Amino acid sequence: MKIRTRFAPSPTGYMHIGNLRTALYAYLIAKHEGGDFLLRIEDTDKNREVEGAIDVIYKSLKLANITHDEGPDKEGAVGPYVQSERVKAGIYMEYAKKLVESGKAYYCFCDEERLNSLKREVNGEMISMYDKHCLSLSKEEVEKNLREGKPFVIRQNNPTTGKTKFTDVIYGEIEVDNSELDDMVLIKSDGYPTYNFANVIDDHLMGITHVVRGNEYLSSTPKYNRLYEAFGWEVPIYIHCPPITDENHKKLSKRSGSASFEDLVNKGYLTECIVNFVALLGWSPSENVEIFSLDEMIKIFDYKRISKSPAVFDIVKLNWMNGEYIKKMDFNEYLKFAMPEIDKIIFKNYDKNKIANFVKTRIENFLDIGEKVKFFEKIDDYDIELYENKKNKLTIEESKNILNDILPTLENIDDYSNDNLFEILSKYSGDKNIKLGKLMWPIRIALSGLMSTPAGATEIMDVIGKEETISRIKTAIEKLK
RNA sequence: GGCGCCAUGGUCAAGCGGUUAAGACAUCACCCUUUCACGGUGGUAUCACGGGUUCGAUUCCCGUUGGCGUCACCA
Repeated sequence: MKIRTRFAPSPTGYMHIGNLRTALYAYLIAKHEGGDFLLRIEDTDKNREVEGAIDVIYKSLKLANITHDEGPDKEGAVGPYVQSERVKAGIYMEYAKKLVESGKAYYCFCDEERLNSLKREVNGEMISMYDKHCLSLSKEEVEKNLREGKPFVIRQNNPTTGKTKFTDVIYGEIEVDNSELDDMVLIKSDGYPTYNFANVIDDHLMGITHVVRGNEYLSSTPKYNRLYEAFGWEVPIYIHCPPITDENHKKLSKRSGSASFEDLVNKGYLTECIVNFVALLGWSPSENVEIFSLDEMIKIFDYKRISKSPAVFDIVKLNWMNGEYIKKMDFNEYLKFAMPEIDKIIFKNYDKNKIANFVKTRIENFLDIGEKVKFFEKIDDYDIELYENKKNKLTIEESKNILNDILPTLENIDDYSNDNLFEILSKYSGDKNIKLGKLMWPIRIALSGLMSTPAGATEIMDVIGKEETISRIKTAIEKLK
């Protein structure tokens, strides 16, 4: 049988990193077996509707390179793919009524006040379980209420004794007591289905074979199972994914700053890298590799290797991985990302490609470039202590002398290419019997005002040219007086 | 609180009854080197605890502890 998976987000306006991973896994599971991956929009909560939210979903999936075979914008055989449209088609109500007929569901007319009276507080949390009050209503009473236009919901009628069990690929067999099963609302008073109901109906109608979702649904899955059984439908293969948490082992939230895909993109992370990284949060391949493309992932993804325990979202490792992606990048591709950052900082007529090349192996994020290269444009004030360097056994006084001695030589050079400068300075260091490192140190400090730079002294001179070099050396000599 | 799930270094993790308990990030040291970075080499650091089962448990079972989830006309 052909595998069909789905990603079913509700349009909330942003793509949570956990959702991205769920989408990715669902996509990988389908594609690994040459199956279909569909997109379904779960917009059954009118109060939470966010304008433009669906576009965010399209945009995010596109950025992540996760492409669906069917969806609102790619009609297939089992549409529509937006739940609000399916509500209009009367799909959910039709099935809910079937359940009422078979006694697996019932009308409920309880008002808010009555429902509130059922709530109780435990550890600061309000919890409640419906007491089946309306189940005892006679058929006549129900019809009378309906005729009078009394607001109603339709609830699932769950047994109170016995047990319900289901199997999850990741978590194994799970069995719960039926007394734990709340008579959850299937159809809300506004006529919309709840997630709990729409999900089951649509997954079945759309031929979904593998249900991939977060493990927060683990506890409600028995109720879904009873729905499948009530309809006589085949239960799908469940794949519940472990949570992704922040460093405090709490659910990744907006406060953590990196909870959404677009946040991460805006913070300078490569989309391909984010996808790669997120795949590894709760899954590992059988081969000991960590960096792979989407296509490679499709080949090696085995959902049975998804883990059970939560994974901490470690931004430090993401940083590392982003650096790896940058290093591996084709130079021209790299320039597309790097140049805008350099353009923000460097206005002088320097060879920016060279500057970009210097930092390629020294950054983990494009947003770090500016800070690293700004000295090319202008030297910040610095402490002359920098001229003292223990490793090279160099004192401030010696630095001053070196600078003074080297200045005439520098003034006599016309070819300011790195190779030429390096050759001349190497020879100079030999002639004067000064170690190369010791000679280069003060020059580099004079040219940059920094303890560490993304380039060596001669490389810097190459970029800023003779005039600027001489000027900076002279300024440094003044500073050292 | 009921129910459910989870438990290997600081983090991601491999492991699936017998291993010197992989690998990666981070960290430390050294090497390379015109500084830094890159690259290379090596080091520190993990099976939560207590009972079983077994010739033998990180691995299987039970309990304890801890963490997380869930208990909505949200998904």
